Amino acid sequence: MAGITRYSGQSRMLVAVDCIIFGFDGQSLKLLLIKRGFEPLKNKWSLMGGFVQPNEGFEGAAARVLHKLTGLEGVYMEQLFAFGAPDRDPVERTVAIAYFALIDINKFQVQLSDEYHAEWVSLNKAPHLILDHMAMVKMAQEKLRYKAAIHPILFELLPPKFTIPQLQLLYEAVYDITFDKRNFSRKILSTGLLIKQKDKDKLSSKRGAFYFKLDKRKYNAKFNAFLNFVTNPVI
Amino acid sequence: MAGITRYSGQSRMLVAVDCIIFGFDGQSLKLLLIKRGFEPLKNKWSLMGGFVQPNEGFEGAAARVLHKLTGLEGVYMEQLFAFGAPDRDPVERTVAIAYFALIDINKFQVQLSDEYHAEWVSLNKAPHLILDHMAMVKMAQEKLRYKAAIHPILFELLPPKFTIPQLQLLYEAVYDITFDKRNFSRKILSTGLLIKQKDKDKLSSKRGAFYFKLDKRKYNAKFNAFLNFVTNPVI
DNA sequence: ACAAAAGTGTTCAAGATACACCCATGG
DNA sequence: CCATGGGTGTATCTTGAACACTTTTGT
Repeated sequence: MAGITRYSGQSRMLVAVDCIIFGFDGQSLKLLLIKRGFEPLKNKWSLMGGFVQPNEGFEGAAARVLHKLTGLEGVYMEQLFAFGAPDRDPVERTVAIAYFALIDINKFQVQLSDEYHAEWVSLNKAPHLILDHMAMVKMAQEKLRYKAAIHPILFELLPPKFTIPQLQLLYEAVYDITFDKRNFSRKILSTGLLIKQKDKDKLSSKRGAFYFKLDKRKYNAKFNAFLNFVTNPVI
Repeated sequence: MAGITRYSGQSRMLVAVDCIIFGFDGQSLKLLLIKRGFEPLKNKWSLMGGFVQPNEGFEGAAARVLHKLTGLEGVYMEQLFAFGAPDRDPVERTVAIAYFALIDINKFQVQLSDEYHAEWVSLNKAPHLILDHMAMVKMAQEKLRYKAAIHPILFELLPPKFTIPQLQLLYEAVYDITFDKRNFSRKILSTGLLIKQKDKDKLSSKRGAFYFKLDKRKYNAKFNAFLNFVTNPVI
């Protein structure tokens, strides 16, 4: 029984993680891209990625890669999809586990572009990307829309304190439609997820808009509220 | 530039697909399991799986594996998650791309258990499974519930002709609750996805229940209706 | 005083839930 | 003729959509 150290006759492959990193600048959704640092396709636009090391899992690898680029930890991150077409990498068979991340765009800016020539680009105006990275981005965008319609994940793209108009701009950017502000505000507040602050953001209007913070407790509790929502499901 | 044939200094891993195969026997949700055919852990309960071959992608590998076990093609199948913990396989580093499949349990029965000692087991009473296969099953069950609340995927578990009471039993099995049959029927029919047949199923009642078929055209069109449903999303 | 964005309330329509009776048939 | 499961309708409530005016304040 014991003593087997290899499965024989099977071929082994490289395994990489690639990160689709979203940010929101107040106007439109952004994507964090880098210029690839090695051949082939060196200096071409690419997602940030890296090979999975022998001692790490996928989440660990993705977090490491994200940290290396942004300096951030504890970022919202989610496995998107595993890409494995035999010819997706021209060099050798490489499978990619794609993760998408939502970050507060203000949280780093600083160390940007140093080592990797990273840049935020508008999701609409993304340049040509290497390999199947564009397909990853498309899928990530779809999943973001899908998921944000059900779960309160878009808060991950905002700073700790934000206003309702800011939040509305974010939702409008994600779905590329406009919302009625009265209905939007009522709906958002009815979730009970927001705590009104005493101070205002005076940058985007004379009157100023009240800041809100996320109620972390309720956020964690209600994140899957959707599932309790199953009284009479069906379509 | 050209001529690179390997990425140097990286370690390569085995890549496998594992299939979580669901069926419905009219009473409860079932899982199709096999007894593993090779060492180590030979003859232990396991999901059906196989290594990804050099010339195939993940979908191809999963379809091949499923076909080998069931003889079926064109089955509903969806990538669930990539599992990559460094120690998930005691023999050597192996990453697993898990797929879940929904099949009409009647469609094969026949060749069952020949080569693989396959068996349908109730989801509740599943035996201990090797490696992290139980975690895969749990996740698949969650995703099934999640997705079936939004998309009409459960039809994939039924034969081409089915009755409303059968469908209701299926939903009740998936969510482990009971529905009011009047509301259930109205809701289901209001989707416009079902076409009433002239004949009845007389097996489970004296009066008989009308058969329905899925309107494939509308099924494909409305599968993502959820996304059109985004007029005013938010949570 | 006025421009510009924030904030708020009401009406109406649609969808969801709760609930009870009659129907068809095989035995 | 009766037991069993199939099939349908109505009243009520909740939720979402449409829609317009007042408030604040910097200039």
